[in-house]
Amino acid sequence: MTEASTPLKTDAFKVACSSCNLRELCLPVGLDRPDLERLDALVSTRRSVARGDTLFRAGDAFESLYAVRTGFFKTCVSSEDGRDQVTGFQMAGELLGLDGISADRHSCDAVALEDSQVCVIQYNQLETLSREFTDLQHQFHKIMSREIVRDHGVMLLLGSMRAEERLAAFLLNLTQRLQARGFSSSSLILRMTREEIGSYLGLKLETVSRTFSKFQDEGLLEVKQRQIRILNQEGLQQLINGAGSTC
Amino acid sequence: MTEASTPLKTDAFKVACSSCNLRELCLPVGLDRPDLERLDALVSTRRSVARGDTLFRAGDAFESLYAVRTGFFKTCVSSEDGRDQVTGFQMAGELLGLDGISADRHSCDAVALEDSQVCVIQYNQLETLSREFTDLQHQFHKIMSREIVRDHGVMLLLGSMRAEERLAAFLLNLTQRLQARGFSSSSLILRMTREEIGSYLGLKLETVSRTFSKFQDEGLLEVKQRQIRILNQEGLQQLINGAGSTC
DNA sequence: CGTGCCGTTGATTAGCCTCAAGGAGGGTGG
DNA sequence: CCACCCTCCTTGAGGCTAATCAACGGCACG
Repeated sequence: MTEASTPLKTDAFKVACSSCNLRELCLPVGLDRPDLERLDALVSTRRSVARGDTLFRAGDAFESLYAVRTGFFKTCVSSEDGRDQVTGFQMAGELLGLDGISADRHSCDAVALEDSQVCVIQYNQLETLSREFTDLQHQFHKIMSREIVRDHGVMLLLGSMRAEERLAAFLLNLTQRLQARGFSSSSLILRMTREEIGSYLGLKLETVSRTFSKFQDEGLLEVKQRQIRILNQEGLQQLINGAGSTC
Repeated sequence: MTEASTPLKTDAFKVACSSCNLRELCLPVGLDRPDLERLDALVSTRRSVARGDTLFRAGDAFESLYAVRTGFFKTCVSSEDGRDQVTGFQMAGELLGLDGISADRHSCDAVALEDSQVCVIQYNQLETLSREFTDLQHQFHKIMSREIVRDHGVMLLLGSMRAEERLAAFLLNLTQRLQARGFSSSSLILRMTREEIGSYLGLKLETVSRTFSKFQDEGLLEVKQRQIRILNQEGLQQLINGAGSTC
């Protein structure tokens, strides 16, 4: 079980943060030119992960963080009794593996939902480098903190929202992140199954499916399997903010 | 609303991490003697927070982290429409304020549930100092990562557990943390209301109350208002791990 | 000795889950 | 190229869990 964690397919060629088109979204945010070039030394290799394969598993030794370069991931935790929970979906520019720092061992699985590439960031090198320059240190802390804030948002969602609100919030969050990456804000293709969405949102897949259908009936969405077109963004937003606040 | 965040009651006297009895639980974990003494310079002041007062509020400018010295806190986030979610309960040795790093502004409220004292850790000084010595840097990262892992655990709870399982998990987590601080593992006094427990667990206060009563009927607990005695710890544990796994 | 907050308990309801059946799409092998 | 299979998705019927609404008891505090 805890043995060889998927064959490492480490591509030999280098990738430079300084010339990466994700540098405004990823770890290098806010770094100036000279710092950026020093970061290139840190992010030395790329790794490809085929759809369905795991980047790391709970229990694996922690050595590196991973920045998604292309593709799409989910992370999930599971309890001893086999309960499973998707804790997040990660797209280009987002960091994977922060959970591993706490115990030098990953505490969740990271699975590619489509063929993907990640930049491998040796964690001990990151610590070393961030001792040398402030901006990188600060940026890294911000990223960890942002993950905490995001998690709190998910708790709010799971703890106090109803099914429709959860799905609406989920879709709006997805489109917002896609928009920041230059994609359409009204049309998207889901990379995950209904069951994975349900796990993330604390719902069963049937409920997710029904809620999609309901949104479609109400003219909020057009749903064709995994192709989603948002017809009424404000309508979705209103679902979240005070369902019936006409006062 | 966003004006003066509760009158600062900064006690003038210093407190030394190097002589603090929480140093095995708090930020200084794993630091050796010389490092510890340098940390004393960082943690310069203590602040008292009366029961019911806020340590910081969402929207407040972020400047410091806080280590709970004595007392008990809750943190909660709220959405625009007034929905409210308790995201955690913090006791002695635990850090508050990590959410603020991401946007230089706190994103949740921290409220004292009993008269409390915190150590004030100037964040920019912490960054400076952790650039100078590795162990502090590493320890700080571990603490942030641990918070992320904890949050994932809460997501699992909120996303996939039933009321009884949630409350059982909550009680076991509390007693475990109390035990690590030298308190009894079988007897505790809740610092929070049923409503706050409910908010944290994604349940209504009536459900929390009913579940307490049920546990009492089943002989798992003795419940007298906020005084809880655990009569059958294994029974609670079994509730979480595979409710009915006799196979 | 009131007053207000907190907790308990009951009756009813709503929302989501469970179980079940069937359809659509994509990939594979004949 | 088609038949087949498998996975994923949709939809319906019925049941269960937890929410809601409501009333009351107890404790702390002024």
